[in-house]
Amino acid sequence: MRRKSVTIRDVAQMAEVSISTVSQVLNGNNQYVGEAKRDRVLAAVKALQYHPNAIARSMVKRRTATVGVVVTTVLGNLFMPIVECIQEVLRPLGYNIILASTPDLESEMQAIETLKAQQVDGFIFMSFMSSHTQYQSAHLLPLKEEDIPFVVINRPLEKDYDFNQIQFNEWEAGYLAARHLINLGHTSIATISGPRNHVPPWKSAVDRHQGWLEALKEQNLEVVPEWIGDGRYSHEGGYQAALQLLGHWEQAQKRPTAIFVANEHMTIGALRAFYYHGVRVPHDIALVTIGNPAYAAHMFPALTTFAHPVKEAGHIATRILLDQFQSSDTLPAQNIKLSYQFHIRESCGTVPEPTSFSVHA
Amino acid sequence: MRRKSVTIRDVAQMAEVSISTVSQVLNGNNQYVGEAKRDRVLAAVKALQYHPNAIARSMVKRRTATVGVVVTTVLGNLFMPIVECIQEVLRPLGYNIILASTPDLESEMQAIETLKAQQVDGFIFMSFMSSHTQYQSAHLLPLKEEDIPFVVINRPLEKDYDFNQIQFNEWEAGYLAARHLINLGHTSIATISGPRNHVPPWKSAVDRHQGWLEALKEQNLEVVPEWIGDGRYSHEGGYQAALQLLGHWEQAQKRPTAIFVANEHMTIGALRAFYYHGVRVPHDIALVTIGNPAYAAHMFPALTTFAHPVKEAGHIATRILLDQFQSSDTLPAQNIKLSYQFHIRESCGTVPEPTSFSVHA
DNA sequence: CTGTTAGCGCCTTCAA
DNA sequence: TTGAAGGCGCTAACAG
Repeated sequence: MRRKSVTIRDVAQMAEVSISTVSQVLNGNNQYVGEAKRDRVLAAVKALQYHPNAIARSMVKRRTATVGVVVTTVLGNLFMPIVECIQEVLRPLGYNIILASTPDLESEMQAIETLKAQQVDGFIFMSFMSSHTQYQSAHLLPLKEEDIPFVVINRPLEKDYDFNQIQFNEWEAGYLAARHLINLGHTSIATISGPRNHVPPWKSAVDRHQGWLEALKEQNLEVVPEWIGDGRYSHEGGYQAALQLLGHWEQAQKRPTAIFVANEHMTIGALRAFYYHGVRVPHDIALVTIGNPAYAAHMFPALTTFAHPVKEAGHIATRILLDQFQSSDTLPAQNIKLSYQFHIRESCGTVPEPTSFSVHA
Repeated sequence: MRRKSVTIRDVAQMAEVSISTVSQVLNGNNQYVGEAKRDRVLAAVKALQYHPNAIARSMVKRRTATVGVVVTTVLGNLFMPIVECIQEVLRPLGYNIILASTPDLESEMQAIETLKAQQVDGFIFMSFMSSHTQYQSAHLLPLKEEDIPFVVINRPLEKDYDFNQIQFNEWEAGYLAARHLINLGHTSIATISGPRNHVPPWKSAVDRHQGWLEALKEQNLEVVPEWIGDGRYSHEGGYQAALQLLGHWEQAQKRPTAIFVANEHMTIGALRAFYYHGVRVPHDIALVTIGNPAYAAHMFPALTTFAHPVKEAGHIATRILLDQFQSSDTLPAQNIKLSYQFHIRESCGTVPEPTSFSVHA
């Protein structure tokens, strides 16, 4: 007896009214229904434990109250927090999220087809930012043509595309990170960047690095090639890059007193390298990074970092989508760039660390 | 012209066949369709860019090829990796996932209703393991009665309930963690547990701790009350617990040479406390923990840890669901307990750390 | 082999 | 104010 399925007909029968009356009551069109009948309907609904079939309703209303969320991966601490924020907005409104994680372009296209077939009311895309991706957004064009609302978060697109997009101000984060270090009095500042040298290079890595560079140049600070590493945004890459830096450090007369590490993974790697070489952060080298994982405030030292504005990103994206749902005609595409949020903690030397390095053991 | 919607009728018309023929072709029932007509249909499908409306299909087939995944939170590094594994299995089969993150029982019940209305074919539940939750699983009973397949991961349930459930062997992990330390020669072993003292206590915290305790007792090792902290599974809790341990350490004549920390967050906190008190891991104290975040292998020291068998959990859960979908009659509920996977790294002292503590700066 | 027909469960005119 | 009827897009008998 799988899915006994109480239908609107059962309710109508029990309440001894017509099915359209039941429908009226359930959809709040009470105006045209008499008290008595409405009560009978409601009673029948309770008694039968009736729950309208959303699929059938979608069928006739031509909207499903679901949005497709397509992400490159569910791992990492960026996308899912945003999804959480999206849910926060959507759930109270009765919307559901169909999640698709699509590592490559092909599966993304595939997912779009599936979700379109599922008649999702709109899409939110979130992906990593290889600058190459800008050439890979053509498959979103059909959505635009079919007038299916969608928002793209964190993907570099040609302005011409005229999609709704939300980006993070990578350049600014790099610039401000360096500025903070400079304001603290540092004049020799190293960096471990993301995959700038990857083919294709990652746009966020390039932008963050340009920001850092700009800040240094602005102050006429020396840019030492050996102090620039490429950590490929990974733990291991950050570790290796820091090791190289330490190598140069050992044999050179000059050494940096501060470093900008372009994401949290590389920071872990760099801290590991520093730790095992007796280089203390921030005492020997001050550190600022980007990305705000849960452990950032609890590391040793606690990480001074620029955090993705996840709440804003999620809320704004959802808002844009909902506005489109409401409005009958096509709204102009929005192009939003959000600033990172700065959290000053211990790693840059601004906030004192909890205790001294004395050994009690 | 939102949703122009090419329908099966349009295809039929263009191909000059009946709609049922189109349907046949699209559903692979080629047996009854002539070559010529089939080709005409296929051509029309291409030309019109026809994509069947999955909603309409669901309506008549009474299955949606979607499963509802209900999680306590999308944050943390346990649930989403499992969701990834679930997707891996489901996507190739054309199934979609509707994700609902429901922090409390009320919203979970709400989500179940919504997803039932959406006619999901089945559910996968994943939640944190307050032992209290066992009294809160009554709301799953209706699913059972309605014969909607579902699997519960990581939630303690009364055996009587007879649900499909997948659990992690918490006790074993605690036990084996302690055993590993003991086998390494340690005889004085501390622990920072999860919220055992919380009301209600967390089952996983209790179980892990019991495992640890059992291993010590088995070997007649002393269980020192001051060496047992409650870190509430949080970064800060782990930090505080470690601080207390260090306090006792300073004034006592005895001190532990090893510690079992019951999850990764508390480990970060504990490492922070140790770091700022000059206590080196594993040199001064060996550490084993549970949970395998991406950074575990890149910490300083790299974490020796018991990892959740996420792949198994995801695959098995999905398998169970799919089997139910296939079978017409109700399958017996499965009760599966999975072992953690042990990763030996540096924090327990087994694997040598990369370099000495020499200071070059 | 192919076309006609009757729904799936619900909403929504349109009469009554 | 209420009920009857006609789809939404598709599938699945059932006739031809």
